[in-house]
Amino acid sequence: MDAFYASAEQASKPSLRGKAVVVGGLGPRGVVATASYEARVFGVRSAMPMAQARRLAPNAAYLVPRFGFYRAISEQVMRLLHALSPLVEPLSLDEAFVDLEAGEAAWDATSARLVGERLRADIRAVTGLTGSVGLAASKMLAKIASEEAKPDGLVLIEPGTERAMLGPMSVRTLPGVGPATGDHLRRAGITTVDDLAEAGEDELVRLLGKAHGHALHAMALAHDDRPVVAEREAKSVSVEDTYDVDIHDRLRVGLEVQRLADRCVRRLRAAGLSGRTIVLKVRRYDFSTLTRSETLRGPTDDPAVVREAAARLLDSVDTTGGVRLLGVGVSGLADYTQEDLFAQAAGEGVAEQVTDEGDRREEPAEEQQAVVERRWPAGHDVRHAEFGHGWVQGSGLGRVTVRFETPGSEPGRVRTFRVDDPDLEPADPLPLVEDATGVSTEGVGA
DNA sequence: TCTGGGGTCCTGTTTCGC
DNA sequence: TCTGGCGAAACAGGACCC
Repeated sequence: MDAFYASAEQASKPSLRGKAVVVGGLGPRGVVATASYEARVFGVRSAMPMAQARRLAPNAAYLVPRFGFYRAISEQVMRLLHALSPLVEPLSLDEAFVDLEAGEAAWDATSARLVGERLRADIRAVTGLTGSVGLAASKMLAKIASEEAKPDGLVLIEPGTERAMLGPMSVRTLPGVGPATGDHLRRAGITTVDDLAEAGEDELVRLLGKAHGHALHAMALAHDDRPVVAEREAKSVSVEDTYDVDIHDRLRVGLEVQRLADRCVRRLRAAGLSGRTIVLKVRRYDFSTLTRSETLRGPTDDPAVVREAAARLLDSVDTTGGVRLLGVGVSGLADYTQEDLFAQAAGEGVAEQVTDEGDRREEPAEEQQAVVERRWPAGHDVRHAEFGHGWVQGSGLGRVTVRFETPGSEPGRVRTFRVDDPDLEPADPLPLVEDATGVSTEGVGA
């Protein structure tokens, strides 16, 4: 999907179409998750600090991500993919590999192109959004092709043309080559894929280590026979929070770790999992990050056990100077929930039931603004008794500004209300397409 | 106003058990 | 009983991806 979160917001909010839209964390330490193509013109990019984005594009619309909304769209798209083949490997909400041969949906370049174009049309019909398709003989090449295809395009790499196409490209084009590896290679005089191929496997292994060197050499030669794997099992579950201001109070640090442990366990349980290894993550005031882990005798999903392990791990960490991020994770997952008898015996009468209530805490008075932002987050849908459906354009100073429009409407008017206006309430997103169920998918992949 | 959150994989070192 | 060696886990850190 092209600029997925931003495109979804534009489809949902007519007044934002054709405008610069930036989706990401709006706090003082937020970063950009997705920028619309209009915002990219100003130089706004994913992973950029929000403050920098605001300097580059002060007039863009800034919205917090609505993952539930994006997930619903993602599921529609994934359903279309499953109609093509049982072998679908999702990489994220907005990207997946599909093995068209395994689905007998395509067998040569011509049929593949046909399937790809039909898929793009179906995605547009069902979701109202544009998607791009990369077609090639391997996962690596399909990924590169899809990057080339964006936005709203299709690129097919003809068998036999791979090497010629890849050769002049930057090493950074290859999946797995990020800033660090890119620099490393550049210092060795390797900047293009051709340079990589020329360097030879031994040299790359010497430079980058066994696994990475070997993999990169294979990729440079366009060799990639990794299969498309459907439904890979999760290997870890984790939660983390970056705080708007560093936490110095050791007691508060401890409390936050407990909350994170509870949240992590809630997610673990929701997935029907338990795990053996508890991981604590601490990012200090200077951005130095460290992890501490402890492996239990057996898997657990007991909140008291995870809390206690996390607390023990925290004991071994020096937090003087303050922490900006805390995280708690569980790995070494068991796909079945095995009773942890030892822990149950130890925690008898101590373990409190963790509820799905969420972990609301009392808000100190000085965090009034934060409360408002949480109750009326920028971009979230609302309904007003008189004016109907709209979305929060901004809030503060006891006021919330709402634009009244729906995916199918003309750009709407703006009105401002008191944050406690009884006529105003949070609402669910409206579907982007009138009748999302009525679109025919039959024939796709036949 | 410098740098999110949720993951995966790999590597080097230490620890542990046989 | 002491010691050595070895391999597997465990642990910590880092790169990368969306």
